[in-house]
Amino acid sequence: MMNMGLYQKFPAEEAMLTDFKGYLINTLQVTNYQQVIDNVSRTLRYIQPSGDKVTLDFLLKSTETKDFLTQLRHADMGPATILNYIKNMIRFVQYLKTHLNLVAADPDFYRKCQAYIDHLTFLRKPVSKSNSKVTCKIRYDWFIEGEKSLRECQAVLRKAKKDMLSVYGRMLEGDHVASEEKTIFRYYCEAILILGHFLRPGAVEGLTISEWDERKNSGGKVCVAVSEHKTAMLDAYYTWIRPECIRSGVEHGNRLFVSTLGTKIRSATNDLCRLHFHLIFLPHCSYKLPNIKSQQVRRTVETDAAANLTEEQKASVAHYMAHSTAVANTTE
DNA sequence: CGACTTTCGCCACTTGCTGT
DNA sequence: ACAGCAAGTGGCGAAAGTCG
Repeated sequence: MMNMGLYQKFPAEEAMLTDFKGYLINTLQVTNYQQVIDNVSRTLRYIQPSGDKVTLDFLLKSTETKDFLTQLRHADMGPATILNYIKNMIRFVQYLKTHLNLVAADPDFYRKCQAYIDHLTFLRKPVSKSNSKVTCKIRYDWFIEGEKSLRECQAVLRKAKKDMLSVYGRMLEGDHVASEEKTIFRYYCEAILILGHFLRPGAVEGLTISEWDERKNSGGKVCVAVSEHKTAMLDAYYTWIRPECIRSGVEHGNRLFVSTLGTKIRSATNDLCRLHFHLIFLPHCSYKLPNIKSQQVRRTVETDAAANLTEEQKASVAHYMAHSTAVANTTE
């Protein structure tokens, strides 16, 4: 499935694509430009299978363009993904239109670009339709199978609590704590923020020590289901575990969560997953809990809030959740 | 008809999975 | 562990309904 010739790309240093990249970065300030470039590069590569340079012939190859999108569908890609490819191509051609020297070389250039964009827009319509259907079905399925309750989502926190308190106690007493236990403890702290505070993984990864201090002292208390002892757990991590992970010469960007190698953590999602997995090995918990993703808790909280809270409380939750994402957007 | 509300379509960005 | 990719999320403006 992987190799239907859909993953070939132009060399990274290809001139036109490099220009486009610069435009995305400098003019449009697009942060995730790499995926845009990759998508465009693959599309063009399919249309023009040979040569190291992109030629403008693709503007006239509407059939090949359509074929490529059909191939993507045959490779079982979702409409959302195909939509992204189309969008990225439109942006690329829109950018080409601004190149005055290309217009000079071909007086018909502008019209060709526009025709190509129109064609893409036309091809996009049915894809967009089926994307709506997919979204609709997903929502419907959630509705049918029912949301997991907040309690179910947070089960992993309760299951691990006893062991984590034991680690906590030993750290408090200055007893020995194995490094593996410390890592699990870090996972647990991340889980508190994701499942208890409803932070996004990106927000957890980006959280800095100064942000943590602020949050601890002012905000944070607004929300349901976060008890004092959990704040204490995070403080314990901050006080006894984090300092041991800091290495001189290794950049940690003042992040609250630091891996054992001293770098900032890369994937809070992954850490949460490992915490779920780890519970298999706890003596009093021999079965595996379903792995709850951050998106699921956030969904649950939002539906719970919609159903059970007063307007004022809803506003408070909405504000809190918004803040949870804000952290992700303002860091890095 | 215009004001007002709801739904749709798209975009920017994020999350999460997978193969190496 | 990480790069590379697919797909989900939330917000926002445009389009489509709906009512006086």
